[in-house]
Order: sequence, then C-alpha cells, then structure tokens
Amino acid sequence: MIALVDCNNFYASCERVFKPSIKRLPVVVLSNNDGCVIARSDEAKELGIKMGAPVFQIEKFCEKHQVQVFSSNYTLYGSLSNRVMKTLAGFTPNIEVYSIDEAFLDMANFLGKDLVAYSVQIKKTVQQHVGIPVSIGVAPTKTLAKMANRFAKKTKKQFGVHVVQTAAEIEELLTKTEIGNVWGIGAQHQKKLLSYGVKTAADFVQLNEEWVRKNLTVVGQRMQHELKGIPSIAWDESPPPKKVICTSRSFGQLLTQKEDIAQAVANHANKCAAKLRRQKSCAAIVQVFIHTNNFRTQDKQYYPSVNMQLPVATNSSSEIIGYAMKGLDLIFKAGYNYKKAGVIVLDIVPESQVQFGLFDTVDRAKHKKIMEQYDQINALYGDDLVRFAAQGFSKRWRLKQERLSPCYTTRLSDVYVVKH
DNA sequence: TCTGGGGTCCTAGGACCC
DNA sequence: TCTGGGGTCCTAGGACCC
Repeated sequence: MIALVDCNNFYASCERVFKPSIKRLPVVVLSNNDGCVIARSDEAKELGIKMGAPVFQIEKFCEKHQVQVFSSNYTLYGSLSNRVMKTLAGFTPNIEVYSIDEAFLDMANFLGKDLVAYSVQIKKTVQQHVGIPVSIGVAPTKTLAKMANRFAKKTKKQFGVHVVQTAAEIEELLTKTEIGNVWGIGAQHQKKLLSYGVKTAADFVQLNEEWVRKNLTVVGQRMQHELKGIPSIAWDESPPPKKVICTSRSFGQLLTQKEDIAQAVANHANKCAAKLRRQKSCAAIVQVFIHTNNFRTQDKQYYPSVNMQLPVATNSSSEIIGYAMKGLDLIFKAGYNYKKAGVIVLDIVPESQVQFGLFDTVDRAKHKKIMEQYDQINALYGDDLVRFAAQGFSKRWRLKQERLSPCYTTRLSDVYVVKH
C-alpha cells in the first residue's frame, strides 16, 4: 500500500503559519511578478477566485472581500516543505518526495496496522510540528493513492484521510472519479476520451488495451494498469539528476535595452551554473532565449533562441555566463519590447564523467576552486554577496513583488522575537 | 498598464548509414 | 503506374505534472 500525503493549499497555508490573524480570512498567493493567482485557501476558492486569474481582474474584488494577497515567497515555502518532509520521513523508511508539497510513503511495513488510524496520526503530527494541514490518500498504487487523496480532500470525512484497499473500495473510487481528474489525464486526453464516451476512471479501465496504447501511448497503458491496482510507476527515492535545467523570468517591466536584458541573462546563467554544481553535473550546451510579450497584440513579436555548444562541459558560472552573453549577442535585435529572458543548460553529464578537450585552454582546476569558494561564501551570507561583473546592478529586469511576506525561517532579521 | 516557472516522457519525422 | 529495406541518432513538438 502507498500513501500520498499532500499539503492543503500549500502556499496559502504557509503564509498563515506565522500570521495566525489571517487564519479564517481568504488567502491567495500570486505568481512571479504578481501576475496571476497560483494558490488559494478554501475561503478564497469559495469566493469563486479562479486558479490562474490575472491580478488586475480581481484586485477590486479582493479588496472588497478582505482577501489577503501575497507575492510568492519560495524561500519560505521551500523551508516549510523541508520541515514537512522531515516529519513524514519519521513515519516510514521509504519516502519519495514528489514535489514541494507532496510525498509518497511506502506503507508496506504497516499492513497489519489500522491504516486509517495511522494516517490520522501522520496528519496530526505534521499539523503539530509544522502547522501545515495535509490530506492523505492510501491505496495499492500511486495513481489510486492520488485519487484517494483527492477524495479525502473533497469529502472531508475522517479528518482528510481516505484509505482504499478492497476491490469494492477501488471500484467505488473509480466510478466516482471523473476521467479528467485522473492523474495523467490532461485537457487534451480528457476531450478525446469524452468524445469516445469515457466519462469516469471506471470507463477507462474497461477500454481495450491496444486502443489505449495507440491513442494514449505507453503512458496511458501504464495508467490503466495502475488503476487496476497493478503498480506500474517506479519508486524514486532519490530523484535522478536533471537532464535539463532552466532558469527564466518575465521582467518586472518591458525592456528594450540590450544592457538590461544582458544583466538578466547573466543572472539566469549564474543560477543555472549553481543548480548544476548542486547536483554535481556539468553541461555542454547553453541555450539562451528572449521573448516579446504575445499578449500585446499591438507589438511586433520576436522569439529567438540559440544553442551554444561548449568544447568541454562545465558548471563554472563565469564560463556559462560568458557563453550566454555570446548567445545573446547573436539573437538580440533592437526595436522590440522584450518581456522575458531565459537560460537553459542541456547535454548534462556527471561532473566525474566530463570529456576533456585536447586543445582545452581553460584552467579547470582553478575554476573549480573559485566556484567552491563562491558557493561557500554565498551560502553563508546570502545569494548575492559575491557577484560576477556581468550580473550588474540594474533593477529594471527584477521581479515585481509588492506583497512579499517575511522569510520567517531563513533570514535572521525576519525571525520572530518572543518577548517574555 | 497588468496573464508564472520548471520540469518529464513520448513520438514522429528527418538525416544519415550500410 | 512502378523508385529497397532496415537501422540509429537527433530534434521539435505535444502532452502531462506541480
């Protein structure tokens, strides 16, 4: 049996942990640049605020209904996520952290136990230790556990815990789950399946396997097995190193000057290099892209990108920034209103397996030492203390974050002081 | 004025090889 | 009329996830 533990309205719940005064008020969290809604508390959902709603459309409405609006604070969410995962890890030796707010727990060791009672205990412990409410679904496969979790959230029976074990319980879950709510069925597949009269997960299970394979590829076939109770999705306790790493942002305002965009690209390139070093990998291709804003139909549009092939794979910030700058030179054209820039590093290999070049002119040992020092200093004093010249100091490309909450758990000056 | 960001997996189709 | 047949590798694009 597998449990899926999912934090309820995670970002919104995080904002509440250190601000109990908003416990019963509607809360929403915005995307980068305060663009649109990406998380809502139950109260905000009940008010009818939609996921992805653009801020400018709901601003007045929020004011009227006392909706508490926050810019996203990923430092805070990441820190609270770590605490939740640590707490969960105390319950089972086998845990797969699936995303910032979800984890699969292997319950094989607890089959003799009352799984409902055990799940309730997990839920209560997380609430007590971290202050984040979670829902728990337990079932024989990951896909069924996902569905059970949805059920737990929706019905609110048994403190947000739902266990599905017997054939009859599975059948009930399948019948009550609409096809579009099955994990792995998105809008496109939903539309297609509905046109064939497949309305629920139970209908989907009945479909001919060959047909599923032809129309939904092997991914669909795997889903069908999972729904039948046959585990078909691998268990990944330590996530494999990433094959592609991307850092991109929309600018806080439209930009036309190459110098401003170059600073943004340099910062993104630096972030990519740091992510590579964290997973002990190097990349051999640096891709740079810039975008105009396609919502502005009155503007000329331009979406160029370029791949820079490196002679030797690297994770040195200065090298990756250098190639990214050259890439930007190749694609930048004056006369456009740019909205976004990004850097992607690909062709990633483990640090230990880098193929060295015969005519390599870079002092790699030196680069490595510099980057180690750099990472250490920035880990101690914050990400921006030591900087590369190309990163610059322009504020123009920076995110709009007008409603940012404090970093209660990670920045010393933001930690609460308890008076006594 | 204003619409997120970062990933994965799979397949089709082109280039190229013998 | 009719134009080999199999491979492999790579890339772009679609679909999905949170």
